[in-house]
Amino acid sequence: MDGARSRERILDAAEELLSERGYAGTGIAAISEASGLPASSIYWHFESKEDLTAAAVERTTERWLEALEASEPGPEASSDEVVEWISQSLEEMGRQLPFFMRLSLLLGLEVGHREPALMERLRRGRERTRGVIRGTLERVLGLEGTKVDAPLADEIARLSMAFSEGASVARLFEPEGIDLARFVEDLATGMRAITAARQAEVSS
Amino acid sequence: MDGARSRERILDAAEELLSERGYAGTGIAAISEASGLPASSIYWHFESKEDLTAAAVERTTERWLEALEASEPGPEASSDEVVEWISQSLEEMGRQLPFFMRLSLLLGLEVGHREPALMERLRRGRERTRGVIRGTLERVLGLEGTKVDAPLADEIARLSMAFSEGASVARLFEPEGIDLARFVEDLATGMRAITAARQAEVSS
DNA sequence: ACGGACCTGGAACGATCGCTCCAGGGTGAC
DNA sequence: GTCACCCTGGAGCGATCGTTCCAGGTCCGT
Repeated sequence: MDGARSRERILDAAEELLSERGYAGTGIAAISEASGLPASSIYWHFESKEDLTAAAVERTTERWLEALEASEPGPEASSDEVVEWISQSLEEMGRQLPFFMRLSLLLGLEVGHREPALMERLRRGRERTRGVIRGTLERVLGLEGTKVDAPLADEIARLSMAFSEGASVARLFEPEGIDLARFVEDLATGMRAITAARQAEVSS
Repeated sequence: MDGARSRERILDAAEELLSERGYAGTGIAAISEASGLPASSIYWHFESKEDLTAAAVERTTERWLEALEASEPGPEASSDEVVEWISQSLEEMGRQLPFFMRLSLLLGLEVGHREPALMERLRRGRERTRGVIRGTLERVLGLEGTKVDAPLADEIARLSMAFSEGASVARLFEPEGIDLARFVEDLATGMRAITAARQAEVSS
């Protein structure tokens, strides 16, 4: 009866199952059971499994970026506040790991090379995430009295993302392996050192 | 006729397909076609798809660790040589990404939580990798005149792995996104800074 | 030459895959 | 009341899934 609500329920189920079992491992029957709606309803709302997957990725990405941007520190934020922000983002990432990160990683690895459109979607999500991080870094590193040009800010943002994502993967295999608070400190220390080294290199 | 050779061909095909399409995405028929052997031969050599997967993971992990240990710098290596070693290991990792890293990530994400035995196998491979890195770090950081205790070396090894793995994931989405040589420099810079900061913290 | 161990070829099993079809219930406009 | 539209229920399509069975080929020791 309520089509919009049904669509959301299907997306909820798809998001959860896809991020847990991957594309090939998630059957329409499983999504049907998890959402409580028959397969025909799924195919009324979505063209195909591929289409449903794309919609789930889209929604998950949008939610993740919303949460990320909402927590973004203001333009007057201190360096410590940014460290705090990164920490919170990572926790948010940790909470959304079954949805955003697992979905990106799993689908990117599994079907990325076979479905360029899906891969492009995932890539854009990553780019936008990097954009948010870069923007904050530029403002904050600028506030500290050092001049950071755009390419360097982009590189540091890339490295920060890689570092964080690697930590999330490590936590997947060993949930107790990485202390998140310590990790964020180390991330800040490392990125500051790399920024300093790169700037010294340019000016010499 | 030559059973041992057939077994290897099946493992080759399984390794390639599993690391590319994941567990659920790889059918016995596909492995049969890629190896040139009928399904019955696969089931003569292996009990089940699960058993074959475990064997493929085992062999890939062993090969990766062999390559890693073979390239390990000697006990007299300088800091620069270690950086060089890490760089080569990453390139090796890059070359073996479709086999070792993709396999670990994909299977860990996809079926890890459903198959604890497989997950344990993957975890052990990661632990041994970390052990090799930690051993080298201990020796090298020791040579630099600083005293590094075991827990710190372990933490730095964890962070190095996370950083490297994150970079590999980033390269999956954007192959041109990360300059490997620059990345290794940044890795060294960052880890040195983190080590120094952690040591200062302890001695204060 | 012969028995036996090792391995392959191909057919076939029930279950599940993504997907389609269509009858019919629910709801709002008129 | 009834018509049109939106959505659901369930049966069922051909294809593929993991797996099994077994006849028969190849190779070795004797």
